[in-house]
This record gives sequence, C-alpha cells and structure tokens, in this order.
Amino acid sequence: MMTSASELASLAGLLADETRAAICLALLDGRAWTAGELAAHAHVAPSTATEHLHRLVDGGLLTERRQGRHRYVQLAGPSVAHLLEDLAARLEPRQDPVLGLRAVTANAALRRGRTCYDHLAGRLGVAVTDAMTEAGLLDQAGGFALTRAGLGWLTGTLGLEPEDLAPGKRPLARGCLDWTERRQHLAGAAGAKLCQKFFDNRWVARTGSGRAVRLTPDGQAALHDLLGLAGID
Amino acid sequence: MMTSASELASLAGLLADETRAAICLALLDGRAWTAGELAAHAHVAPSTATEHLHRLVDGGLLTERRQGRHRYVQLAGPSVAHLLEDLAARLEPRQDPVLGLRAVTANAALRRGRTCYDHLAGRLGVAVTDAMTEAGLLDQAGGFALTRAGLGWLTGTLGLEPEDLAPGKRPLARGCLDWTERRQHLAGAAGAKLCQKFFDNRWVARTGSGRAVRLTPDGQAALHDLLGLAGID
DNA sequence: GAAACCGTTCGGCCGGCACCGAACGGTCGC
DNA sequence: GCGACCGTTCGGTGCCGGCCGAACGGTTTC
Repeated sequence: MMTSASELASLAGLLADETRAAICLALLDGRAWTAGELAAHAHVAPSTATEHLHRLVDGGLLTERRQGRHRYVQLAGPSVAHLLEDLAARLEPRQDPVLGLRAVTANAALRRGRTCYDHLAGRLGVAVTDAMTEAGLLDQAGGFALTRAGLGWLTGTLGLEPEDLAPGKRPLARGCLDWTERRQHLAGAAGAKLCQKFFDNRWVARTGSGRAVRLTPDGQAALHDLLGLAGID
Repeated sequence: MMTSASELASLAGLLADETRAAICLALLDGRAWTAGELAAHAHVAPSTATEHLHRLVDGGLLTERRQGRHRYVQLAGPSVAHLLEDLAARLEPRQDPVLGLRAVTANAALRRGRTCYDHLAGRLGVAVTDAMTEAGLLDQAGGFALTRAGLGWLTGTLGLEPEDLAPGKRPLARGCLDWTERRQHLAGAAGAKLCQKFFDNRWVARTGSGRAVRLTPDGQAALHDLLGLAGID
C-alpha cells in the first residue's frame, strides 16, 4: 500500500524532468534514436543524456540496442506510448471532439499525416478513422471498438492476418487523442497493423527524416476506392 | 514543441513525490478527504500536506471545497483517476489476463469488492463485468464496448437514464485494470452509473470508512436474477 | 469570551539530482 | 596502425524542493 506510493512516485519521476520528457516525446515517433541525436534534440551534453537514458532504461520505459559504436534507444512498447499520450492529452485544454464530423471528413483534404508511435495520426489518421466510422467499420459512440464488419474488412479487403487481430493483451482498437487535430484516431493493435499495411502497400511514405508521412498517388486511389475518401494531399 | 516537454515534466512532477503519490492514491476512492486526514495518511506534518495540496490543486489534479474549518479535497475528475490507474497498472508486472474466465465467474465467489474512483472494482467488479460479457452485454474482445443489448439492458432492466449514457466527452465503457485481481473491470460513464444504481438500490453498501463495499442480500438476489451470478459474499 | 481545533504561512535545514567538462575506452574509416 | 568519432565514467558545482517546528488566523464548542 505504502510501497506502491513510492513506486508510483519513481515512475512519475522518470518523466518529471524536462530533458527526459523531451526524450520520451521525441521517441513517440516509434523509431530508434541514437544517444547523440537525443542529446542534441534535448540540448544537453552527451554525458547528461547518458545518465537520463540509463534511468529511463532501468525504469522500463525504454529499451536499448547496442550496435557498433552507437546506442539505439526506443520506447519499450505500445503501453509506454499509450501512457505518454494520456499524459500529453491532459496538457492541452481539450475542445469539443464531436464537431462537424462529416464535413471534416468529406471535404477538407487530409493535408498532413504522420505516425504516432506505431499508427497513423494527423489529418490522415483522423480522416481514415472517421471514414471507417462512417462506413460502419468502427464504433466511436460506445467506447472505441471495431464492429464485426470492421474486423471482416481488415482481414478480408485489406488482407491482414486474423491472428494479428486476435484478442490479446493489447487492446484491439483504441482511441488516441491527436495533438494537432484534437480529435481521436485509431490506435491499438488494429491501428498498428493497419498502418503497417499502408506502408507495405506503399500507400503512404515517409517524407524526410521526421515522423511526417505523405499519401502516395496509389494511396489516394486506394482510400478513394475503399473508403470513399476524396481528400487530396 | 519544446514547451510541451516542460509541461509534461511539470505534470509528471506532481506525482513524482512519494507523499503526493500517496495522497492521490488515497483519493482514488473517489471521496473527499480533509487536509488533516491526508497528512496523517501520508505521515507528514500538516504544514507539509498543505504545500502538496496546493501544488496538486494548482496543477489541476485535485479540486478543493472549503467548508467551515475544513478543507475537503478530491480528484478533479474521472480523467485524473484514469491517469492514475494507467500509471499504477505499469507498476505491477501484469500477468495473463485471459485465464479461466468462466470458471472464475461462475464458481469462485465474489469475495470482496470495493470502489475504484466511481465504479465497482475488486472481485465484485470483475465478476459483474465478466457476467455482463457472458450475457452479451459487453464486448471485451474488440476493445471494451457496450453492445446494443448492453445499452438496452442498462436503460431498460436497470432503469438508467438514456441521456446519462449518451455519447459525450467521457468514454461510455472502458476497461480498468484491477490492482488485486489483475483483470479488467467496467469503468467509464456506464461503470459509474451502474455503480451508482447499485448503491441507490441498496445492492451494495460501504463497510466501515474505507473504499470496501459488500454485497447486500438484496444485491445477491438481484445479481442472481439479472446475470445468473451465484457467488456468495 | 476562552479554549480547542484545523489549517496556513514563514524561516531554516538538508538531501538529492541535473548539469557540465575533462579524461577514458571502445568502434569505424583511412 | 592512426586519427576521428561516439558514448561512458567521474568529480565538482549549484539549485530546487521536501521536510519540520513555531507562530498566526479563522472556525467551532462550551
């Protein structure tokens, strides 16, 4: 009981430093960063970054992979990303999430997209999520769940492996509050597999070195055919 | 971008102290505590507790209500409770959550129950959640969502107000990982209203001053009739 | 009004920790 | 091999913040 308080404090303490917070937020793109990159990103000396990375790895938030003279670091898993998203969601004063859903989806183009840990985010992520909701594949009213039709669509039309979508420890479908859009987009196991399939099919591609992604012409055509999305990137 | 890191750090910093963590965990029972009670609970001087409460209130995690010479404090809302649960869930090394679902529900009695912020938890909470799942009222496979039948059951059989279950800012149904049972139980708006109805119907009652609740004889009969639960408290 | 009680403010103490620079030890390129 | 590079370890410094006790103000009780 009392021990749990100290453990909670230790866990929170990992994120209670601006430098460590900046590191974790950078890692939210789901990719592995080197220690030096993170040091530069957080504007601290390499030696300082080393200490922080040690604490974060020891605390279970990060995993490391030594490779040559580089030390690659990334988030320990989706649950860590989820935790960070939850915390970050508290920062921005949230506004009404139910606002002109159809108008936004149908008309305003999905201008910019990016990855949020392992799934699609930004306008692209929100647009896909809304389109799936309109098509009856996703139920946003009662929680955030895949419908039976949605499950069939993912495994049938999109060709995802059914075992990848089996009920397991990780939630199948989960809402993730978008920082820029202030809207929910699809996360969880389904969101991750969907995103992966988008990359495999070359419907989206990374632009530059950031977490930004753009829709390819193939992707635009596919989304139009599959979900009726007419947005242009 | 960089400012967000410092904000995240500040937020995490609120929980990064053992005393403040103990205070927040105590408040997870959803009730209002006085400053003195919390000071005693956390084993610190009243003056120390005052400072911590100030920071927690300023940080938006707690709300206060002055009443006579007392200062009552409680969690600022369900989202704060959700955040604490998420953090606490990382502390315990989680074990396989899918394990003898039916056996646990049907056989092992719902020995002890308690409230977790504003919904039922402990064996009672898990048992009700599992029974609702078996009855097709709840869908645990794809996320954690009320089925159409579940929505009808809550408003019809249980007599909840439909507007209380309208899709709003708060998730309707949400899974909350139980500390002691290591199993999911129903949280969210539906979980809160269900819990309230249980209290209103005198199906459950608080035992002592803690967050523990016990099932009344009326409650046992009702759960048997409604959900086929044969557990004995 | 006096006494008891709850909470707050203030001053002071102390430990922890975030930061840096310098030195060191691996790894890669020529 | 030698130099450039990446990361780590080690001292040292300074500050932030958690803690307490004492004094004070407001509320309740008798």
